[in-house]
Amino acid sequence: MAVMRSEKRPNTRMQMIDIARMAGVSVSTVSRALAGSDLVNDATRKKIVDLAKSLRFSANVGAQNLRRGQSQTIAVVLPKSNADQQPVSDPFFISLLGELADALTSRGYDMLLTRVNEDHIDDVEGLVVSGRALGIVVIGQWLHHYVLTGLAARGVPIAVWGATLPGSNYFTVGGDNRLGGKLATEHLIACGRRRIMFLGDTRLPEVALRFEGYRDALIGAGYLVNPGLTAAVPFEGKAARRSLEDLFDHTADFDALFACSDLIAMTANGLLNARGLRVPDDVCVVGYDDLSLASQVHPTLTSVRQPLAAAAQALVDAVLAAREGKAPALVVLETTLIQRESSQLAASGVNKPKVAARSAKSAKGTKGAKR
Amino acid sequence: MAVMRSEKRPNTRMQMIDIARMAGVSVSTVSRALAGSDLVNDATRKKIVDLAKSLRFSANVGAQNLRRGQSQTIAVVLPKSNADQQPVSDPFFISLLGELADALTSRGYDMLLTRVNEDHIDDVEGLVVSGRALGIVVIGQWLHHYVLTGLAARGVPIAVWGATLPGSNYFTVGGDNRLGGKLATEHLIACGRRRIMFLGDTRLPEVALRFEGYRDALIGAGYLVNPGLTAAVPFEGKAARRSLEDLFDHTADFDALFACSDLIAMTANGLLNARGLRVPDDVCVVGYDDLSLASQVHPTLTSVRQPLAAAAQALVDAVLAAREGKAPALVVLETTLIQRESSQLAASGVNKPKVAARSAKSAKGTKGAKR
DNA sequence: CGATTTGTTGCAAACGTTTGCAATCAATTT
DNA sequence: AAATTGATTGCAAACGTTTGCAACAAATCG
Repeated sequence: MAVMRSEKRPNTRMQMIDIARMAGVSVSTVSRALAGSDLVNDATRKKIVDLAKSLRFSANVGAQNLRRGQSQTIAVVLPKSNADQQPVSDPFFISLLGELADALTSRGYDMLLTRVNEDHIDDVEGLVVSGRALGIVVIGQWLHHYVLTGLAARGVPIAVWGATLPGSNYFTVGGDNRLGGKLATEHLIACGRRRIMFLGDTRLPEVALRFEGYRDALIGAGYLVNPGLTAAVPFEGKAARRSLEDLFDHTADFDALFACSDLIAMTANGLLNARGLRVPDDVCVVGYDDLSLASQVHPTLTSVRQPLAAAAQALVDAVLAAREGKAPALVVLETTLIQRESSQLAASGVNKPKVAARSAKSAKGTKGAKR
Repeated sequence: MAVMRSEKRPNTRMQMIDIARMAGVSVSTVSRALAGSDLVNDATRKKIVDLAKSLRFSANVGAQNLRRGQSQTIAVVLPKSNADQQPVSDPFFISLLGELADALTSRGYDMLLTRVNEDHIDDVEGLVVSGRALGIVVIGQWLHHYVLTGLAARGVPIAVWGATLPGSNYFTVGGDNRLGGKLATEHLIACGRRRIMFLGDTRLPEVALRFEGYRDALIGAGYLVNPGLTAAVPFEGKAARRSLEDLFDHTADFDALFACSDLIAMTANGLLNARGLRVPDDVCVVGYDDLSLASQVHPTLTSVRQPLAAAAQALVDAVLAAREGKAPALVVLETTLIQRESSQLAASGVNKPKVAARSAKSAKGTKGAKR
């Protein structure tokens, strides 16, 4: 009679050896059966798989990773500015997070979410070195370009959402910020506006590019770029509001606003309203990101859309490519202007399309998209 | 001369044995040194730690977990309704997510984010069984009470954000929904409103409780509860907007709205505005959740605040307690009304505090909060 | 009918840590 | 001086998988 050693210890967790005993086979066979290997007899496999399912067995991932020498996890890093210890402020990033979760899950990867102080971004290298994650997606490039460059140089597979700067040594996915700025501004010009204010902090690479587009459009239309019509409004809520209040107290000489986020646009909207200025009659407003909220506020907000689902897919593609040692690429996503009530065309005869769109460079990132 | 076998294979990853060789000690000593054990000589430890740091070494977590028989990861599950395949819609949940990431990180846990279809919630058990996570935080109880009950019964450590229903067999953290509904409604009554409309889908446990509070307040003030003044507006953006449009087309007989989310409130706001109804003069509006956006729109939105940071801390506490096999508890968080422009007091002599607050039952969850 | 092939299984060695135990050596005690 | 103590260190056995290799039986071939 074989010794029943199932009660060895209060070993609560079930493992392959238990399944193996119950099925009367060896662990090897169980392992192979659960992996779907065709090295094992169909009947045996079915028996084992059924058994495992009915017992809700799931193999220990740590051991698997250890043996296989790789994990199926991708870390998503959300830098936290230590100036304002705010929780994630921008709904845009949050939505991107959701899309990333979906994209990763549907491809069989686990998603490890990490918040990291912006002056400790280096720490994320540990996530890869320790085998916890096979690569890293960084949301929000902000001011950390040099840190990211360092990480990439040391061979950490990273993919970054942000401005697609040529010459960067890491994978980048982003909208066409310059085009976005241009589309928005051209639209405002087409609305008959001439004193178009730019709201955004141009120290951020993405915003800087949008500003270039803004300038391009103005110059293209034969207008001057008035430095007095630029305000470095921060992205974050409270600070943004203060900044805008201050701005509107001192300046009133504008007939349109181009805000670098919908959040800023909506706040501006509210403040203008409170000051008796009507949108879009007195001031046209265009935002950026096309949050789902943009179509629900009043007046509904004209905005530059960045395709989130495609962005998530592209980021996953990119980090996987990075891990395979491929040369870093820039993925520029389709960037379109969505016109709504907050900006009104002056005349009807203007030959602008209702939705101005132009896809840019590469788009292989959307290949595997499920929806 | 010892054989240098460092070039055994293109074994890219550094491990303890490499550090050990360089320091001239055994792996055991390296392991102990990096763990900060005082079994190792101070000088030796310092040498090893410095070496590891300069080489950016980080021990393989899979192996650690395997050996230790436990992981330092907590899974956060975001159920995805398969009706509307929408990405995470509600900014409230998203913000909670951010807070959770912070709370977990600061306590040394990794956060595994998983989106799961609402009819496959059972799958999350695999996360624990496979040793990937030591426990699960579920965001959004919705209609899944029975599934969660099953999980808990099978010994899966879970903590849920949602309605705190007595008799549940799993840990729950939530606001005091009944009180929230009551505070909001009492405030609207104090504003001199009598035809107060309730917007929310009472099939959801949380909303049902808020409705009870709404009813309590009305009855307490000697008013009747008019079934015609209740509308099952869904939480999700698009559907919410359609539902509200439909509602306002058929009903106009109200002078106040109590919406079960700020999102609904803000959308309603916009629609009312478009129909020429002024907020708060014609219609007072109160929302729920106190999104950061609530203080930035125009008019700023009166809302019932649920303390997010405390919620996150409490959820982490709860899932850890669950893992230790403690008896499930309900944590009810402080729930307060934040008055803003969208609702105006009728008279000034009313003896209502500017911020009506009342903390409820337990609050041990906030003990470890850092901010 | 012996030899070879094919299909199915088990054995045992990794994977990179942690940790109980034993070993070593210097310092202290008797 | 022998014996005891205490502080450091190394050895080797886990932890739960996967997988190359060998073993075996049944089926096919010459």
